[in-house]
Amino acid sequence: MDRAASPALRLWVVLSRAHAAIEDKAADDVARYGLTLAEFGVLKAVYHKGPLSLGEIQRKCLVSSGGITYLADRLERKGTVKRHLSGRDRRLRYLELTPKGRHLIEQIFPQHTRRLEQVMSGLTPREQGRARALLKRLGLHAEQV
Amino acid sequence: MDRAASPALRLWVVLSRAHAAIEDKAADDVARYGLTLAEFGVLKAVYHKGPLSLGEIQRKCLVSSGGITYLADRLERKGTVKRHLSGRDRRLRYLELTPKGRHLIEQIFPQHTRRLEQVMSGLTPREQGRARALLKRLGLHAEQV
DNA sequence: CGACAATACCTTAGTACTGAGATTTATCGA
DNA sequence: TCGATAAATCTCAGTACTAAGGTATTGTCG
Repeated sequence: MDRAASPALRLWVVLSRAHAAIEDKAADDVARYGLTLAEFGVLKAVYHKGPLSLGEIQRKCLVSSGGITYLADRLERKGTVKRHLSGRDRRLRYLELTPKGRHLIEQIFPQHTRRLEQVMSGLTPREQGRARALLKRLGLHAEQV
Repeated sequence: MDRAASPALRLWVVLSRAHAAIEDKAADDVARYGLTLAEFGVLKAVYHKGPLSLGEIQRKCLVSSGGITYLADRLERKGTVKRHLSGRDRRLRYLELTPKGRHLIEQIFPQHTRRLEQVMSGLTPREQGRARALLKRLGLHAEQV
């Protein structure tokens, strides 16, 4: 009966299950350091791009405006990140890593990468590239339909 | 700099974004009928498989035991579904569509399928098949690593 | 049979959000 | 310069969960 289902539906089901399984492993991994995946995503963004405004992080991490405030609060309370005001535009608040935050992300990141490589190793690197190309196109189209 | 990132990481980022975009459209679609995607998933399962115990639905829909209780409560309150006890094993509770629930899912399902076909149309049917095969393998491996 | 483990569901407390509206600051046209 | 509009963040109420522990029922094995 699943044979008769629409190809689009079947792809959606399989994509969802793959996403859930990978997210589960990734979340377990960062949880060892007391972080959620969303928190890890914020740290990663600020680590790679330098100080960013809350709005920039919000768009990058796909959370609501209330959500990024809440995330920044939690990370600040953990001492990994610090808000500071922009001189130019006083509506903006930039988020910046503390030394503690920098140390944490530098500790987590390589291990997390290796863990994801394990999780993804059901596909060869070549297949991973093909999957990425297909998903890239699928995602871009889905965002604007 | 993203060029230098691990292929596994890059695939994970792209997969997450595609998933988020598709989920967003799918959620908007069922929201027109006052349903969340999780609620829709439960109705769909019971519609296709007939009455199922809460545990069976829980495993199929990947929610916690508390989560399926909460979902069943909401759907029952909306009048789309009804709990009833098994005669054999009185620990089990089966969930069954009400006529109202059956009517609702029969109304939603075809439209929802068409909507997903639009959303997925960034890939040709052939490419959708390739993506599905890759993601199937990726997901199965990720579940048990 | 009877203890004990296992199973199925429910309850409760807590978490991580979302969405709408409030506040502060910036920008732009008249 | 003023007023209106827009933008960035925050606040707050509500939602949809999870995890841990509780209760009722069943299965198992001496």
